[in-house]
Amino acid sequence: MGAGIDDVARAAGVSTATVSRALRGLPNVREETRTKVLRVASQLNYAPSPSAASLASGRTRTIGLLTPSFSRWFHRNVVEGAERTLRSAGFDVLLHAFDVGSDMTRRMIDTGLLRRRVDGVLVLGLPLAATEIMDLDRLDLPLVFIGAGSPQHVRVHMDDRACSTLAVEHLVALGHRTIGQIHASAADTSRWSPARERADAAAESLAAAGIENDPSLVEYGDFTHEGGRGAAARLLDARPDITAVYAHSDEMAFGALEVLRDRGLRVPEEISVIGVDGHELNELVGLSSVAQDAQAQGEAGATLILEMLTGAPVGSDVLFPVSLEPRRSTGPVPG
Amino acid sequence: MGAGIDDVARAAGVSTATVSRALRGLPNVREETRTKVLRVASQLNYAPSPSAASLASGRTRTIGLLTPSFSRWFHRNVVEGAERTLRSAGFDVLLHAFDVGSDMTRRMIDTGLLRRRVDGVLVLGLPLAATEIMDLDRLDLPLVFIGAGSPQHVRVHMDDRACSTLAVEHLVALGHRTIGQIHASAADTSRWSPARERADAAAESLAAAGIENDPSLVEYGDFTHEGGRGAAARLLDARPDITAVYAHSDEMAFGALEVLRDRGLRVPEEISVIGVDGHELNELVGLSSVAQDAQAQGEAGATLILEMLTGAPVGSDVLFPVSLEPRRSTGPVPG
DNA sequence: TTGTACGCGTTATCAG
DNA sequence: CTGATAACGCGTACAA
Repeated sequence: MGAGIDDVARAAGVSTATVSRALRGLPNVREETRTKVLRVASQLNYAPSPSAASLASGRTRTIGLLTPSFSRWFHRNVVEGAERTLRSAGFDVLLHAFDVGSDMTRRMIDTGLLRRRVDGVLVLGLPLAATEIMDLDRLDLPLVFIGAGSPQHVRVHMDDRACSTLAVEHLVALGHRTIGQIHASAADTSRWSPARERADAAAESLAAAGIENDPSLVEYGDFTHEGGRGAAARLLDARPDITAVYAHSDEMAFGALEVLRDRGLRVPEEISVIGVDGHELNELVGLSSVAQDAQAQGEAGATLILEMLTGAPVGSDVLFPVSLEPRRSTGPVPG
Repeated sequence: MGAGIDDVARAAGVSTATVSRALRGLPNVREETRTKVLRVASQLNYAPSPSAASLASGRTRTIGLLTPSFSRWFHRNVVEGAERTLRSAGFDVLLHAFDVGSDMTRRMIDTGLLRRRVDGVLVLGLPLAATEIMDLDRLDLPLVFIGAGSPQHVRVHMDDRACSTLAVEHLVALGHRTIGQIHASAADTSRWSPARERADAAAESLAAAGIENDPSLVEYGDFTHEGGRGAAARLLDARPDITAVYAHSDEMAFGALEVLRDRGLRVPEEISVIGVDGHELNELVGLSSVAQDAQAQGEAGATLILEMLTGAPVGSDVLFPVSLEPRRSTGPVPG
């Protein structure tokens, strides 16, 4: 158990340098030699030590994946897409999850944990503090944001503005003028968060329809089912006159649907609900939504990182389209 | 950028050995010395190279996490629980996902990818081939199975037998005698899979109620929503006389509910449905289920691995309880 | 309690 | 195209 590179070298009658070259597919190795080395290596069941290789080369063939959760629809789908892409490129994925509370508090990202451990970092939908972004930049590693991040970084994200525009215009077209909104986070004060862009675009669409943007119509969940429940309850308490709810994620919309049912409000006869994501269960639940492809965003982010690793120049902003999926949960304004 | 251990040693006026000891909290370091080293290290923003440490010590402080998916309810919840536990113990988590097709085909696990890269392996609900298990054993690393695995290994799993018993007895008590079942996988022939135990226990419960276990009443999904749809459709085509469906996961049950609605069958008036897991959306959808705590299983599995790493003896079989959660989707047999 | 010095298993440089 | 050998940065016996 545990043949080393010199065991292979000895058995193949070549030097360790040649074994290394042959196994990594480098040029300047006679095809005949390479074949022999390959054969011997597999006979000996040789597997290079990643630690030794990293120490010597400075590369780890590992990408760090920072995510606030696995449970939320967006994150788990992005992780799935990114992992698949990275693994098929021969890269390992190091997981760093952060327990983000509903108030968005969490411990800071410790970039020390990433130093010399990964070749690049993929950040998923984390509202980062400015200091954290600086720390990440200081790692001087390829860095890609998915679903978050400032315009100064390479990022992959859905068209947050179009998302809100589609949702609001859909509701407005159905006659709604008193529309409650469930945003992602109150504590997220970063300038470029998706939450912010969605909120701004929604406000603009409402304004374009001549509807005043009343702050009492906005409540905050944390992208979760549970958060959506709470937000919907507060919203209905404060503004029982709303005829529609626009939630920034389907999971929050599910929570809202539960609250509405508990309160005996019929959907969509008395109140309409629309979410965001394109969750698998929307069809069953009948939830209208603005859909995005999260797995594809994970794949795109991973591909970007891999390209940056080769030194290739990459575009800095990959925008994914969204599409309106009307279902049973949205209908004409009552009365 | 990138202070080394000897930079710290020099600045602190001690040897590298002392720095190493002080930083890792080993005994036999004067408290005064340790404090000084700690201060200097943080001033220099020193972070040890994991590769070098692994190479020298043989340990990686990394646990490999093998999972067939992130999207499925069980897997994503276990991952969330395990990651949290491992990270707070200072361990990294290396992700290995496997694209399992609906026919359960996938590429073999390449244990070469794990060699010298992890200190232990956590396997989540993967129906493994015998050769794969042998390969994993041969790694000679702490190995824990969650939601799968033979009795010869350390494993954490829900009480699969009780699960089926609860579900079937619930339906039988409601008068159902023609019960369709949606199992996880036809291709899973391993002797000890949860799928197998659930199937066996269901058959026994049916037999105890004097109901014949008709093979035409069993169809196969792959634990997914989509798989559940297909299975339910085939089931209804083959046996339009069923009055209830027992699906081995809530997500498959969701698929079944969709098919029933599409065919105009009312739940539970004409047909009852029960799932397994305790999915967050059961309340909204009204799905009866046998619930388990998947995050706790992830935490338990991680804790076991950590204990094994210290050499402590651990129990070999951690069983998690299940509980029946009846909701609107199950009711008395029609007629 | 602390310091010295060797070894971990590769990669990469340079000479052949 | 191939071989010898010096890093890579730390952990750890062993000595002091």
